[in-house]
Amino acid sequence: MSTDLPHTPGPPTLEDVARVAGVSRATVSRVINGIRNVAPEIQEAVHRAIAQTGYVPNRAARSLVTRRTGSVALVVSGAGDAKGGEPFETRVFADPFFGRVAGGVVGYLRPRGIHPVLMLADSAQTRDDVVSFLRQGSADGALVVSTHGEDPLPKLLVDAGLPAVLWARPARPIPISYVDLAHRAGAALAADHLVARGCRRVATISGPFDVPAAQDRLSGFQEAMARHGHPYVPAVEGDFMPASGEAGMHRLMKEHPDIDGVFVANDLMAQGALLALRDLGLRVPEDVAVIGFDDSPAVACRPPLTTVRQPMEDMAAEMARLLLAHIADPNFEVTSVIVQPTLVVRESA
Amino acid sequence: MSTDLPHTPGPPTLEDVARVAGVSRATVSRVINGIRNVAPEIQEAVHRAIAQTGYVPNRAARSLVTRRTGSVALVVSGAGDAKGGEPFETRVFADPFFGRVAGGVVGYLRPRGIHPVLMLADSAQTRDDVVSFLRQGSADGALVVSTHGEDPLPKLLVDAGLPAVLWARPARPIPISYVDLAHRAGAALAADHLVARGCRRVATISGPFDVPAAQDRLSGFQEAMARHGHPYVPAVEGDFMPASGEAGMHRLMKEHPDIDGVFVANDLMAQGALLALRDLGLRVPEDVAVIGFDDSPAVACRPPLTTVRQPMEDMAAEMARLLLAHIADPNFEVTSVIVQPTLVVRESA
DNA sequence: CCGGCATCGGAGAGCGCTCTCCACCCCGTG
DNA sequence: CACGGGGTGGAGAGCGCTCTCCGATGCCGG
Repeated sequence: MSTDLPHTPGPPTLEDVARVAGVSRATVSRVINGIRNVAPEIQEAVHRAIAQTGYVPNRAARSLVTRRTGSVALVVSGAGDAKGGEPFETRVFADPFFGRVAGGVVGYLRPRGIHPVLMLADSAQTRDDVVSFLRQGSADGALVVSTHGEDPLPKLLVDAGLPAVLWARPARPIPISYVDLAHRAGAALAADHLVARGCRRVATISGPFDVPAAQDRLSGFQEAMARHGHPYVPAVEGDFMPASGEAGMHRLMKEHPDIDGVFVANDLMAQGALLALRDLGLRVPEDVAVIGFDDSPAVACRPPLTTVRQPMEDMAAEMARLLLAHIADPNFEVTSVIVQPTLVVRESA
Repeated sequence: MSTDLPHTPGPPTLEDVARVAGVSRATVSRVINGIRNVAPEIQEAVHRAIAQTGYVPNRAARSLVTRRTGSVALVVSGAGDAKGGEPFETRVFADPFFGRVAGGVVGYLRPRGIHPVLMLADSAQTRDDVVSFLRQGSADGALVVSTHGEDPLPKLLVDAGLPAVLWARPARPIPISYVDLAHRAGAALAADHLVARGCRRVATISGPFDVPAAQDRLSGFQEAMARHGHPYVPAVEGDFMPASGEAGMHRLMKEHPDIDGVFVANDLMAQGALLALRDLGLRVPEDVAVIGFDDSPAVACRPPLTTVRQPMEDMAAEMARLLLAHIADPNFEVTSVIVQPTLVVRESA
């Protein structure tokens, strides 16, 4: 029960541990970082000293010399001035999409001891903040989820030479790694299924036209239907929120009362569409079959939704994997990973 | 168009800026931090030099001396080994509750230039990680959201003398600041409303009994009903997820077919309950009135849900405010803030 | 028995910043 | 005209860590 605690005030430092262990700072550093060989008995002594002093390495000091922080920025980038009302942060986090991406990222990063820093970029100012944040070495790289295609942030990051990986292909090609879904293939899956179950008059509720993924789902669906001999597919535009799905469905049924199948560009809108159909006294799938997109676990529908599954968690983990690769090796080649969707058949179609 | 860029390699440092501006490091530092008076023309020169060199202060170096990082940990703490299936990160982020808290935290912190680091603590190991993370100065404090009452993390934080603020009162009293809702008052609001609209046979679907908030909502409801002359209120336990609300409602109606009003401990379960009622061919609110809890914007119900509003965003912002106060002043007194809920009347009751 | 080569611990120089002194200058005052 | 004091800039000492040298030691072959 000796009292050889550090004589210095404040938290114990390497120096303190070294003194207690009777070795030099360098040696303690070596055993902590497992670099080079250190005699077993000395390692032992050092570990005892660490336990005794309750030492924890200071991250600022370490990253000052290693130029690594062990954290990455997880940034959600979009336009704050969009359709008014809710502030950006509220809209972002209310979207189950973000939650799934965050979950996937955390799932991959956590076992590796690295933590994501949450950032929102919805204006020129905040985009610059993100770039500064990385430049000042607060994070080693960025995972960027853009809510619309023309986001300027990716280019800023590339120009600054900062490691970054995107969710989804950027609207205009820039040399940056990204992970995306084969949206057209997913939409085709839906078209095939609708046709196979005998639908003769199908329509679609698409996402916002300025979102590339929405475009791809729409055109992919139209093309697939064309291949099945349906060159014209009624379409209305939604905004990925339930209310727009409900409104869109109402409009579709009003303009084309004979519709017997609908492909909705995401599950949230599909949920709204189901509500609308119910209001209209139409049975699903008997009268109208409905297929959603994403396979959001949070979306509970009646009847259970048939949907195109987007493995967001896996995709997010893949983003994290790519980012770490870029950080570890600055010359790591720009890579794009395209993930294949699958159709999950439940009851709505 | 001079080329007096820094002669040194790598990103520009204070030294470089000082050289370009023709002043000392100390002066540049003073200008940047706005500390003490600096002659206007020198300030001007420094700003020009900063712009010219593209200087960004190095955060590691700064926090090495200031012992401040400008970031806080946002930790979600719970039990990973709970009802199997989904990993913890998936469950956490799928819950709209988390999103709203995160939104509120970010909304408050962002204008202040500080960013939250996302952490999950679902085991002894990961709890220690959180403590280490703070001890090694990676963040200045922690905002802790526990998913169950007996979470050991708050005590670990207190024992380590780390600044932290909790979401919700801890199960056993410990000297730590927290922000909570007046759950009992909220439940009473629901009881009063149900009674006022003429319900004579009311029941409740509660949250998990090991969550203090769920207990409070349940007992608060029971007590309020007792005051209205209904000493016995049928209750079933749910887990805050839609499926359990659906199952609970079915059980309730089976055991007490005459029920005409239900208080459901959160909106997600209320959504499930509505589904169940619809399956049973019961009209809401004519046959059975339903009141939820939380007022989650993400929950779209048919009919629109009457619910007890919990201003989560404001509460989260308040947590952040308290944490910053604790960080700024280590002697800041432990404080608990209790927020009053309100009843939002829509159509379901 | 000695030289050469691994092996392994220590010394010390920074990493980029803040902040305490200290020196200096320019007032006003006696 | 000397002196004190407020205001301003510079010098320099760290903050706690990593990592490159270097030197000491032990072991091998010649």
